[in-house]
Amino acid sequence: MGDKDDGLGLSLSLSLRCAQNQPSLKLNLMPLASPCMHHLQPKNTWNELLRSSDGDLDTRSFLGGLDVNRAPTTVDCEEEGGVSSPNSTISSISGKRNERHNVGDEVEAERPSCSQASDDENGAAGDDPRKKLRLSKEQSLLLEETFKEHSTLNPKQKLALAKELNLRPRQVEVWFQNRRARTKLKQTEVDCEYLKRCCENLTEENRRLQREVQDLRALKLSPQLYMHMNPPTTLTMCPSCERLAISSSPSLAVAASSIPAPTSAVVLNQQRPLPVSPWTTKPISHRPFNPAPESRS
DNA sequence: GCAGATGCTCACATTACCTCA
DNA sequence: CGTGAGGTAATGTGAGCATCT
Repeated sequence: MGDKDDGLGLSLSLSLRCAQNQPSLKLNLMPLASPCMHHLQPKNTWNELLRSSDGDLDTRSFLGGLDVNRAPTTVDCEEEGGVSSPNSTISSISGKRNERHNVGDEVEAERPSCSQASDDENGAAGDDPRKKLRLSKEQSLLLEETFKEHSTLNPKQKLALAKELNLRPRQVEVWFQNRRARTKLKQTEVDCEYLKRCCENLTEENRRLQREVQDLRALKLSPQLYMHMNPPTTLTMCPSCERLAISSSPSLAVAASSIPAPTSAVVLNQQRPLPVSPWTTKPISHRPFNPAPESRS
């Protein structure tokens, strides 16, 4: 299920793996869904988190103070438990695809008599199965608040929220799906912008370094100047953390560090440097990758 | 334990409607 | 008033996972 959302996503992040074993460039941008990181969590995490010990779903933690277990306040044309779903499960009509295909009657059955659209506009909506309903401010607000808490709903939560909002569960489900999509789209745009800046900075840094190389080559041709020049960029490694530090030339640190972070928190994990050791004349041989933790002596 | 069927939910792409400049 | 753009509700499809048989 590589392309599936884990549904948990309290942060959106984008990882750019530079190499195996190396920290990734990671953007944690918003406390929202994280559709890009499917691999991090199993998809049912919310459901599992919200499921109480007896296997029931704890919906009270959800909806921000809204007790979704209480009886619905509004008369719901979708019978309790029956919803409008033909398969008499908690799930909405989204349930069986086959049955969704018979939509003709199903939609008819589901449609508006009970949803918010059932009021005045519904007259028109009744005929056109695709008549669009506009959610009220209150409905949108509650949906947004709920979404902030978690970007996916378990069936019980969905049902409860639908009742609270006087909507069909399918509408709530659709709203959340669309909301996740919007979030992801926005996040992609932010990430894209950030990476663009990254790229520009690195390009600039690359140019600068190439100029530096050229200068050094030129200087090499006139050795008398050697003695008076500033030391070139050198790399030293901290023995304890094995990270490279730049001395003499601050330039190398520029590319990554000069990139302004996107609107929300960005963790830019710098690529772990090559194991160059200034304390030894011999280059460190690259150890084969060993997942087992190594004991340092 | 394994395989197939079924049900559910998801992401994603797309359509269709609504609103507004 | 007509129109195009943007927003978004709704639909269709394919896929992963859980459960059941």
